[in-house]
Amino acid sequence: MSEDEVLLQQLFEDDKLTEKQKKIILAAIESFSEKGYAATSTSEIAKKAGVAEGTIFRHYKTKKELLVSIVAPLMAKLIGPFIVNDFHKVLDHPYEHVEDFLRAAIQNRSDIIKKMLPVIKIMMQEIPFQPELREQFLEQVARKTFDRILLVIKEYQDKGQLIEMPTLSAARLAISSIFGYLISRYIFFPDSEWDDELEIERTVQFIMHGLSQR
Amino acid sequence: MSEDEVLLQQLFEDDKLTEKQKKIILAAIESFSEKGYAATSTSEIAKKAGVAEGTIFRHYKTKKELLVSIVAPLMAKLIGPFIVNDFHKVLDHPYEHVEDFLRAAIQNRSDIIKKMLPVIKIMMQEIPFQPELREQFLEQVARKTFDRILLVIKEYQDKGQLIEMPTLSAARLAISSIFGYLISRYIFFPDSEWDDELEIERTVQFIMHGLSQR
Amino acid sequence: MSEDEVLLQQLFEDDKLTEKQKKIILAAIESFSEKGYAATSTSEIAKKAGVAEGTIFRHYKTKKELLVSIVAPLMAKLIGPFIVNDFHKVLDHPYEHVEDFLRAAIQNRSDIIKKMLPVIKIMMQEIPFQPELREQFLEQVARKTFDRILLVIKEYQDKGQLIEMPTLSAARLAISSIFGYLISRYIFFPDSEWDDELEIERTVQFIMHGLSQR
Amino acid sequence: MSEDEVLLQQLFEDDKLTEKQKKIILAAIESFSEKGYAATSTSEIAKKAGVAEGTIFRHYKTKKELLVSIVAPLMAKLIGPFIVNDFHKVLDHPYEHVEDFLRAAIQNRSDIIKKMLPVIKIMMQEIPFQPELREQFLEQVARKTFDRILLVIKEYQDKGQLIEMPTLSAARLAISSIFGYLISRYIFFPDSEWDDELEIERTVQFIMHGLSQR
DNA sequence: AATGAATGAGATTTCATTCAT
DNA sequence: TATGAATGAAATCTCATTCAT
Repeated sequence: MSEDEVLLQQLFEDDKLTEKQKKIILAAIESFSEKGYAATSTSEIAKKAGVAEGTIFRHYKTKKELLVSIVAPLMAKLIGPFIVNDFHKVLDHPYEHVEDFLRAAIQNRSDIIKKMLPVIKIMMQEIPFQPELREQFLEQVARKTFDRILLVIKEYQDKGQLIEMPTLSAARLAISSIFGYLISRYIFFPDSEWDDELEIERTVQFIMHGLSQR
Repeated sequence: MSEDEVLLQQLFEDDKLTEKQKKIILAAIESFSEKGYAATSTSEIAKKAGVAEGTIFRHYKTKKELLVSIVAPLMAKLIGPFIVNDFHKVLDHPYEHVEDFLRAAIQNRSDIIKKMLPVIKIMMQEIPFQPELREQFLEQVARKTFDRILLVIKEYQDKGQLIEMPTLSAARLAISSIFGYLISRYIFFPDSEWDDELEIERTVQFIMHGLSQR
Repeated sequence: MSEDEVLLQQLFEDDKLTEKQKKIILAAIESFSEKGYAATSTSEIAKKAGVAEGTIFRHYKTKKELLVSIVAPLMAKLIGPFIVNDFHKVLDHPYEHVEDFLRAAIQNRSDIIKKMLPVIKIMMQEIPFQPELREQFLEQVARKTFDRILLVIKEYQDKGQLIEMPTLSAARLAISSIFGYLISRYIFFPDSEWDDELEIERTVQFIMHGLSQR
Repeated sequence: MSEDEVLLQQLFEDDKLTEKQKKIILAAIESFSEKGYAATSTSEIAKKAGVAEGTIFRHYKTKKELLVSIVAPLMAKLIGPFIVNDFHKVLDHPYEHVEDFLRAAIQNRSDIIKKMLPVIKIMMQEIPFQPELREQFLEQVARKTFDRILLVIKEYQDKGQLIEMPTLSAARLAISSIFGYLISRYIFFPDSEWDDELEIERTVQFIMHGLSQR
């Protein structure tokens, strides 16, 4: 199974896609992430996918629907692991220490980001301009994730492992550090040599010291 | 002097702009930041500026030239304070402690971001797609800024105020925290109530503890 | 038997239509009469008929063939009663007086129009644009009907019941009045309260006085 | 001044039209009336007008707006003469007898129809399908005209010149006859030899006898 | 017979840019 | 300098029709 097919499988698990539909989606992802949604023409996508232009519109009523159909399932994937893995483990106490939780969280996100990079780029680019996406993102991803992050931080604050500070501020600082790593790693300098384990450890330690009881 | 005029003055200090040109630029900034460069039509800008379509092309040969003429001066402004104020002060030792430097750096950036927010949005959106802008950004902003940040970190590491760690990693962690604050403050939740001084202090302390000698 | 089935039976007496074909025809009649032939898409008809797009083209080679297959049988129906009932009766003298003939004629037409209203709308709309239909209409409907009307008028003129005037002019005036009633009744104001018998009588009397010997 | 220019002048009296706009309108009228609105493509209009396709959309935001801009002024023209000439004359009593009024009314409409024939065809074709036009027609043309016709009939009924009968029915019968003549004359058989004066007189007499006191 | 994915020609519409005034 | 009509290339989208299943 090719790398592209893995991506498709991950994003569109259950959906039955025709061969042409798959080609359209892959072509769209490539073009959207390279040139941006607005600057990509449907004729270009059709050509890249080796498909007639009309075929695109048989499957997606509008160009925007194509965009949404690509980005929306990503959002589900992004919260998935949080809900399924991380938090349950935290609340069921398999992570005695914050550090363990942090390491797992970063690692988890890291895997997805690596695979979905182009789609994530599209999502980040288009969220400010597509109200439909923004709303989905805020309601499904941001709120759910954030709520749980706050819970987890509270949990560790109660255990005395984290400094007393408004949970919102603590969350902001921790999340910034994590995303700072991921963005540097996969978006700004994907081509540098990275000792991932070490950098993750540094990030974890940074957060730990920054937020721990002094 | 209206807020818009302040923006123009800050961005186009010495340039002599006709009245129409000012209106065009303000209209373009508004539309570009709301809908994106590619999704904004010149006719829309003309209408918003109260100007004939042709007039835009009298001043800017192409639509892209208009974009560049807006974003390029921002870049100059962004490095300006670094070079002129912060670093000189550091190298001339007016900031004895890292914290003082950090506070000043955040404050400085904060002021500019507040004023230039729409233009910054445009810049961030378009850098990935406009090679011209990307190059300018990397060479003029990123490199220069980064070089100096590294210098400063080294300086404080040598003073023993900062933990031993590759300067690049330290820089990444510090910068992430600062940008995390700025982005949360001005982009994600501009409408929340913010106690700026307190949050800046928290961010500074977070970085300090995260990076200080243990 | 539903109203739709009555319509189909009347239009396609002997033809054997499959279930799908019936649905297609009813859907086409509805859409064509509501939005016009050119503005109706085959996909829309297919959806309304609950049928695959391809199925339409299995039964009708082209969209126009579908139109013709609907309108053509109507034309046969329209001349039918004229030939079969009215005129024979006139020529066989069961209608001693013009008035009786007129009453019967209007009543006859009235029934058909009521049932076939949507198809008649389609016919009237498309005759100007479809040479095929126009020719059929002129040769089969208009000429035959008109010839017989002229005969009948001549008959009553000879009896001295109608004023001397070119039969063509007399025909025009009588036909205008009849169609004026039918159009008002069924197309312009179908929703008003109509005392049909009274209005038909008024129309008959109007024609009688207008055309009778003075 | 060519015949076309007369048409334009009559329809668009005060509007300032560019040369290209005039060509577009004339081409549109020709095509719409020949093939119908829906079956006419804008590219066809552009070609016939000797204009770039974009030019059409510079002046009319949509194809439908072009249609409306052609048909709407016709409606004004159609009621114009009624209001300005006929009725005032009736109510100011220059027409002592119904016949004189009828003759004038037919004559008046006749002139306009002759000139505006293609536009009238378009109007009649599209009124059933364009709610915008239908509404305009009903509110501006039908209602105003009808109200005044009713007034006039009442006036002559009161004078004892017309039979007692619901004014609505009387109106229907009279109008049918008039339109029957106009439609026969200009739409069905424009190419036959017509002795207009005689046929108008016949129509008038027909209505008179049909509706007069017996 | 029936389906519905696929097509490609063409329809409507948009838009950056030009140019005569 | 400013205008805005005009352009034509290209963008999005529609649709009648075909064809493999």
